[in-house]
Amino acid sequence: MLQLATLRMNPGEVKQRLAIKNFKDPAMVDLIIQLDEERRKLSTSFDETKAKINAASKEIGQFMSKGQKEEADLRKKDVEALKSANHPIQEELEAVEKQVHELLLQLPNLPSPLVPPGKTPEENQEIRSGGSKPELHSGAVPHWDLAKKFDLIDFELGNKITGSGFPVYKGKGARLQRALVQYFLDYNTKAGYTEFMPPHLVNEASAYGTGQLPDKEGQMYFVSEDHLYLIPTAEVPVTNIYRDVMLKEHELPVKMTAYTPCFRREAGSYGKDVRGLNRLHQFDKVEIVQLVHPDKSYEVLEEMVVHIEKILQSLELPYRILRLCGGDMSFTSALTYDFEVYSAAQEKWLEVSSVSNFETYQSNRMKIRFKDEGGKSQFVHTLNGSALALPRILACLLENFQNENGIKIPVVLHSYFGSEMI
RNA sequence: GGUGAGGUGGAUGAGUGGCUGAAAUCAGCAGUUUGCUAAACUGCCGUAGGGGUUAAACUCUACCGCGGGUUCGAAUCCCGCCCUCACCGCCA
Repeated sequence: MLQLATLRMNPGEVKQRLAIKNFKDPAMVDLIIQLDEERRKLSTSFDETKAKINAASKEIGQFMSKGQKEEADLRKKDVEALKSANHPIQEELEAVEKQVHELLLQLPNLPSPLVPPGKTPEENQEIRSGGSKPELHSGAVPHWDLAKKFDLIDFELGNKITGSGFPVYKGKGARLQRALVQYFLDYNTKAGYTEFMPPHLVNEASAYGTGQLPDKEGQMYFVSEDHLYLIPTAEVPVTNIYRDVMLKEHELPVKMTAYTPCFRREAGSYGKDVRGLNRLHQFDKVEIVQLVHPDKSYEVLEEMVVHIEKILQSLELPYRILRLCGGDMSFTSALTYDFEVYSAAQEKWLEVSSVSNFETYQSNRMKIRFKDEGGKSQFVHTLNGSALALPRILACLLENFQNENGIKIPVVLHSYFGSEMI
């Protein structure tokens, strides 16, 4: 959620930046500012009357203790009058406050100045790329065929047990998943991230905190009996660890990593994009999250990009890094880099990570603050990224490293996987 | 799921209708003392929103799990919800 002060100080700039995100209703900014002004007027008026009521109540207490009942009764009449005068003001104040809050929730985060304009994924900027596309042998096939041939993943079985989008990993397929999770967690903890195993279901407050609600309500699985959401990413439980926490400046940065399954309804997607491992309802992901000093967040974002890039290099996969344009970014992000890996048999790029700086958008909602040197409380900046999402990595590993003899496993995974070939 | 107890500031914990935004202790911060460390002493030490100020000072309001209610007045009484702990039941 944007801070009101930001809107108040620079309404013009806010509108300009919202336009880059293709926000359709810039007048909302003026409306919020206007309502806030009204809110403050009402608040002042309400507080003044309330102060009078409080003073009178105190006097009544004094009169009563002295046994001056008539005096007390007179003051009671005053209080009654003040209260009935204040009542409509209170109602109006509450209504305006609620309205401001609700409107504020509807504003997306402001894009950083680095964000390129644009509406579609085609307008994302390629920052750099690495690795090289492999030359596949003549019998090369997509990963879903490889999964069947080597008995690694059973999509039909998942269909039977649960439904489409819930594959069953089996034998070496399951082992490779576990190897990747371990490798990623080790890689992240070596870089100073503390490992967590958070709950896989979260309450409403947590889902609001990171911004999944109200924006992506329909994307999450919901357990209505207990009013809990299945997490769409570890970002939700992990960032909420620090909800309502006042940090000390020296405790920053907070670096956390977690492996969790992720659950997404992916309502409304079908077709070839969802074939095999390309898009699932349940998948595994290792996430990294940082809470940092506002002055450091863009530096840290670059660090996280390099961190993820190096994992991809270590896996010997061809990748490219994209800076997302305004139209392709998420609601809550100020700047996002997507990582895509080349899936050689499908001949297409697959997104395997997304790293974002949310600035104070999430911390404002979650009240994650720190005390600066002057003793003032400030919101931290939150950042997170996938390091990494498993299914598409697995798809690329299978496709890119297939040869006449089987599937080669990257060196860094040998000790985790227990062998060099499938 | 049942029964009982309880949720107060960073922590412990007092507080059953007005003088309590909240005792006391500990931790923390600043200072005095001290050869150093330790100890002792003094002061400060919640959050948010208004007003005010160049900035402060100052001042008002709200907050003692959350939401309602009673009352001139609620941390304190009443109702609902949530959570924690203990015991029982069930169970990986």
